[in-house]
Amino acid sequence: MKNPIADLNKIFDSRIRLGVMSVLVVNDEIGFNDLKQMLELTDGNLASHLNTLEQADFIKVHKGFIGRKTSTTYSITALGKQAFKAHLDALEKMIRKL
Amino acid sequence: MKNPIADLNKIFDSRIRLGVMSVLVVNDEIGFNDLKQMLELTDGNLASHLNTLEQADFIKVHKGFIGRKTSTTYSITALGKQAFKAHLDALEKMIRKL
DNA sequence: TAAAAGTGCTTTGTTTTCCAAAGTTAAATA
DNA sequence: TATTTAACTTTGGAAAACAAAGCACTTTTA
Repeated sequence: MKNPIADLNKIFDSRIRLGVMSVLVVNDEIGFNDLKQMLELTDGNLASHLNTLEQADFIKVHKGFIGRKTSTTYSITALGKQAFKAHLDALEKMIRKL
Repeated sequence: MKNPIADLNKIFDSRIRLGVMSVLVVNDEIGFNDLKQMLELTDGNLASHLNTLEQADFIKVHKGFIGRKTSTTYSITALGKQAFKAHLDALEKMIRKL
């Protein structure tokens, strides 16, 4: 029998990063505070996970304004989409036996 | 929007424990060494993850013999099945939006 | 206009988790 | 009797996660 976990992406072992990606797959853009509230995280914790995803080129940051307020939003990259899909495929393969 | 990761089970954040469970769902019993080879782990590492799963009452240990050789096998418990299924349901719900 | 509050971080320090390597015990085989 | 195998336990170090505090900047409020 083949190693069932070999194809899982280590970046997505984290529930938080998994959550961020799952949100970004269906939302073109999402703001820092929306994510923070949705995932119930402290700023520091969220920022560090976002940083990990950005380092991997899985998400992109956009700094802009809403009216006159600063606003940072995040979106998924093509690479991110691909990696996330591959991870889900690996997960599914692992449990499709059910 | 609701927190998409709140229903994930922390025990299954670990790819290894996830792998063990996915194997045990389809195999009534599996031996320590089979698991070790399948998941490509050191004994200590595997033993500690198995211990975590046993503490949670998600798996059961059977110590016996094959012929005159000692043999330890593991099986999933009812609680384990239930918890694993709940985790998969949470995962699916999180990504069904796709 | 001074104080308060919000945004989005970075830094700091602690706790938790992970993991390999070595040590252990008991039985089996050479 | 020496070595090997099975299944751990212990040890120790590295990595990851996380909360809390600090910070720079802007905007709103009193």
